[in-house]
Amino acid sequence: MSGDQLHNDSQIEADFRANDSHKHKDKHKDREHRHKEHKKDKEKDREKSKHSNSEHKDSSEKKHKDKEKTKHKDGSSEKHKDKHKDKDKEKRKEEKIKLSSGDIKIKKEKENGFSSPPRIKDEPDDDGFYASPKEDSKPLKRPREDDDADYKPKKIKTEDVKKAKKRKQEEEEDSKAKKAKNKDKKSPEADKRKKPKKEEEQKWKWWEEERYPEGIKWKFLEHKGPVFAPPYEPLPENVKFYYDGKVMKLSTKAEEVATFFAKMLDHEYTTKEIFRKNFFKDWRKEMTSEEKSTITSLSKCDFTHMSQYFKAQTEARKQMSKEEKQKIKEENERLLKEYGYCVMDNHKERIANFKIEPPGLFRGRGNHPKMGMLKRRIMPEDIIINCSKDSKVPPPPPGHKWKEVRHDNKVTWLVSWTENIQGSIKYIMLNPSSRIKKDWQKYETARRLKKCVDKIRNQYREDWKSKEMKVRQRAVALYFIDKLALRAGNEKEEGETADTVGCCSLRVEHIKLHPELDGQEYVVEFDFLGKDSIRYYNKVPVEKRVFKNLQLFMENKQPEDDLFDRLNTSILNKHLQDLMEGLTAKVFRTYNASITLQQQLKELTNPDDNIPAKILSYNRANRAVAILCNHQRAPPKTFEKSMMNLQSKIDAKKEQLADARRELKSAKADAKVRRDEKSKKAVESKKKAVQRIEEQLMKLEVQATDREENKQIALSTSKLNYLDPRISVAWCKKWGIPIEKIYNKTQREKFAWAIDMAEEDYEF
DNA sequence: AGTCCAACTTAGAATACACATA
DNA sequence: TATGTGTATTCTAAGTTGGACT
Repeated sequence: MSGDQLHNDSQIEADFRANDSHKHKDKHKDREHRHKEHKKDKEKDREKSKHSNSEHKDSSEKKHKDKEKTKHKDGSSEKHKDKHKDKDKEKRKEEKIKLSSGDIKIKKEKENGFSSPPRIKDEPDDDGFYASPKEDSKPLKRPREDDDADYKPKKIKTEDVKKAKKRKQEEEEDSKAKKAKNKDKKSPEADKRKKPKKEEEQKWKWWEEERYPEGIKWKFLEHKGPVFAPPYEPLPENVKFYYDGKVMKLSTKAEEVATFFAKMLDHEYTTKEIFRKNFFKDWRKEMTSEEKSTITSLSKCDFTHMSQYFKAQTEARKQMSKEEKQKIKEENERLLKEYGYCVMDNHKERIANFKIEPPGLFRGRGNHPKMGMLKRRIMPEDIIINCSKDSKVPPPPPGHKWKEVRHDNKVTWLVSWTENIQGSIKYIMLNPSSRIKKDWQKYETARRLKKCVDKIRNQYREDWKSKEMKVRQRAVALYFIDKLALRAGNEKEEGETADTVGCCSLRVEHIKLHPELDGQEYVVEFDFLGKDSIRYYNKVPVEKRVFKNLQLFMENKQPEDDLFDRLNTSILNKHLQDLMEGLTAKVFRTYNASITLQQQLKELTNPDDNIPAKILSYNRANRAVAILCNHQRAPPKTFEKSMMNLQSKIDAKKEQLADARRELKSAKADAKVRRDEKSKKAVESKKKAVQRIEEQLMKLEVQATDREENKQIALSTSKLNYLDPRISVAWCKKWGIPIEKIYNKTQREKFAWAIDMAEEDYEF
């Protein structure tokens, strides 16, 4: 039944061809516009359509969007609302602090040991990949010297095997596969395991440790606080800004904001009406009153001189001498060393983003109503520090104060602040390789879904026939999420963000129904903008019952009405929770991505292929997933050129091959005549040369194919977020592919747990 | 049930960097 | 030795989810 889970190959190709200019934002703009206009009348329309549409009246209107009306009518009401929000926030925060600090106290009394100053272990900064002892015995081709440096002493080996055993137990436990037979000896000694001494000399294997109780994220946390953006440096006197053709000296504040625009002058953004409007509005707020009265039109502003200055600056930076570059590098390293790490529960861990986002102009994706707005500078007074009570609290910069210091070990972030564009909270958190980011659990949940997915599929098929509209909609939506790996699709506040949708928020205008199309029956044509305003375009044959349901859902609705008017993500996820513990809409994406990779790897890997060809197969399997998840990218600007380069290389190689073949031929002829050892040898060596060149040519051609197929598909997102790394590790082990052909250094760090624990026979 | 929002994951673009090549 | 190109890293926007509150 899962045959239709994945588009078949030819279909994938077809979809993409149809999709060649992949971001048809313009086409959508028009539609979006209509959508907005119409929203106002939407209530009315829905009112009308509702009754005819549903078998089953319910008086409570689902989406009361009254809030919209009261909200952004003008600046004043918005302000008012904001104030309110702030107050509420403050109140809640206070309560929270009290609560959590109390919690900590209790905890501490219980777990005394953890509050003592931690023993810090330095993690080696080098290449994170090392061979685990288990791997040593495998045929896996071991790489070059740099990896050898990491080999562990023999002694640890035995120790590790034990650990691995324990870990396996835990893993089973984790996946809720509670098979009593295997469980008889859940080694008691393992539970109270102390920090092993050998930790000094190797990477910390957090995945072999016990997990914390629900909700507790850490017991000790110490860090140096954030690094702020460098202060603004006014432009040199000779760099001019012109207004209406005349030189104008700007105040520092106004000048700073002007430089943000000047730096983006070459970017398409600055040509967009909304961007310009938003920018100008915010810029004016930074101006002195004289400036304000002079500068009344953005089109009379001339930033070109400023822009040239910045270009010259970047050019100069490139031209810097080695020593100067080295100096900068060292300075960066110093910063990283000091602020780039924190101590969390006895371990030094890398922080992902320790630098505060500098001020600038907001660059929303797609058709974002707020693009061009000024992202203000973040000051220490905006910053909330989170660390443990018994740690050294980072001092604020001289003359400044933190907004707040809290000690909440129920969250993972170290620093937070509220951003001024959407009013959302930004965080400083740890690197993906850290313990706290265990995506391992995510894959275990997906594997649990594997066990019950058939049941769930049968269930939603049944639900297509339900008497209740809500249930039917839920079932059809779930079918899409499962079959097409769509995102859940939360409602979004209108006018605050780009108009994008996911499954639950699909509107009637986003699908077209074709009772018959290109010889297929019941085809649904999807065309909408998803996350990051990436277009999703797909024609999918569906089951008759789904088709009929869709027709029903669309009856008497306007294009801008919700397709699933009785459904939202919260309803859907609640239902999923009942079907399986921990199941949410996004688990389907993870599950389908990983299972697809595994399937495709099985199908595409040819045992007789050499390594480059096998890697091409891997990339193709990866690509199938990226297509399923609709991970697209803009074709690289240099794509055509680089393709041509590659092609000329191939041509050259072909010529070389022809030459080599000719030489071989004549050598053979020669040998036939002479029949001596020397000429025989010559033939042999020519043969080898031909072979070598053939191989090189093959490699180049494979590379060309790979690149061409990758033109507008981004593999990295699925690789990083959706594919159970153990599948890839197992595949590498099975076929003797060095892991670094598949994962770069960062990825190996992130997936260290999988590299360590997956065997060649791992099954997702 | 609906709203709001904190916290966390997922995402593509921009930029930095390393390495190959002329 | 500079330059160009491909890859890795950084950046930060934009999703999902769940819990508190109403």
